[in-house]
Amino acid sequence: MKARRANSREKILAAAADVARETGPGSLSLDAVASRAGVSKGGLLYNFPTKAKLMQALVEDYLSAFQQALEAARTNGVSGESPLAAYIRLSAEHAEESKPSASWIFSAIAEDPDFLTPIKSFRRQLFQRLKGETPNLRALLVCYLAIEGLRSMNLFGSDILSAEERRLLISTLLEIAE
Amino acid sequence: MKARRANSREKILAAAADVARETGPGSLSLDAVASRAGVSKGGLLYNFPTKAKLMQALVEDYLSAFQQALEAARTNGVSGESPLAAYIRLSAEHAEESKPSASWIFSAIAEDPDFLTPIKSFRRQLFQRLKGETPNLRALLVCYLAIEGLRSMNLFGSDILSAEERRLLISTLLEIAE
DNA sequence: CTTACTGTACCGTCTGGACGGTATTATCAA
DNA sequence: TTGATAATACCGTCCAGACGGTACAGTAAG
Repeated sequence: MKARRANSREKILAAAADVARETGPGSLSLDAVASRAGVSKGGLLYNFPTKAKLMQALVEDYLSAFQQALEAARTNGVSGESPLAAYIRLSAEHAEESKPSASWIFSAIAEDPDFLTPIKSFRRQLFQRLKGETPNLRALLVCYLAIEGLRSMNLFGSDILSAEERRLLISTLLEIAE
Repeated sequence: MKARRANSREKILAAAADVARETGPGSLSLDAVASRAGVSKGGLLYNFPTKAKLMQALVEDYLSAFQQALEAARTNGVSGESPLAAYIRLSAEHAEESKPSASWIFSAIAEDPDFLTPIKSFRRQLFQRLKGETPNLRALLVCYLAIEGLRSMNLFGSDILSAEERRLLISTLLEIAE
């Protein structure tokens, strides 16, 4: 009963992300998502009654997944590792993935710019938290912004850094973070 | 003969940027741009025969303006200042502006993701150039990425850094860049 | 009888852009 | 000088197609 529902839901969400990545943020139509997910349009609208709800689910899933991964990285990380270092390491892993996992964001803000607000507030909280946990403000600023830059380049599909350069960057950031 | 009326072109370009920033990337319609620019739709399509041409002009203007500003910053900058430092300083100034000067980018990639390619190749060239001019690769990587992060936050309208924190970040980056 | 869909048919709105005007200015012949 | 012609820079309307969303009848599983 629940398995089938959850399955469709996730298939649709994944399909939406795929369509956005492959055919561009402006081509994320309900028809395209439905056919990609192997679901009828009626079925899509049964799971997500409006396009906005679909986008919202994308945002919420993304945020909660990141949150969970961060919590895991903090506890399972190398002992003695600072929270900032854990954040760097986690974000670096995410940026390493070839698929820009979050390019649907462009579709979301094209649909309605307000979809950025939960993301922004999530980020703000995260930064404030790191600020409280990191003694060296300058190190935090440099590392946090550099990671943000990495995230941005991944999002835009930029590949101006070689894998080696990325590794050097991360190790440097980890040194700065102590 | 040409210049007098041709200020329509600039008015339209400015209007497009304004509309994109204020009403969101998904609401950048030709009608909206035309009325904002104080021009009829016919007049708009006279200056830019398709929406894609309008976007292209936005991209090209942006890139050439940045290029020019960079050249100027390099020659007019403090003597003995490294090219990387000049880049940092210039980008910091741009990021300081309250208006995210480039939020039309979202509209452009919604229209057609290929609009990113000229931007990406511009960035790649810039990075390669800085790489040739900067002895310390680690410093370049950290500074370049941090600046990219700043640009990204400005683009998304994120304001999690206070003005003071931004200043501290920039001065730290300039120190790293030597 | 409910849940979770499928499938089709349909509707209203929005949008890009084609098109046929129009007013102003430039070119040039008589 | 003048008058015709043509190019420029724009206006305003109209239309075809795409898209979000609705409605509804059917169905297979539990």
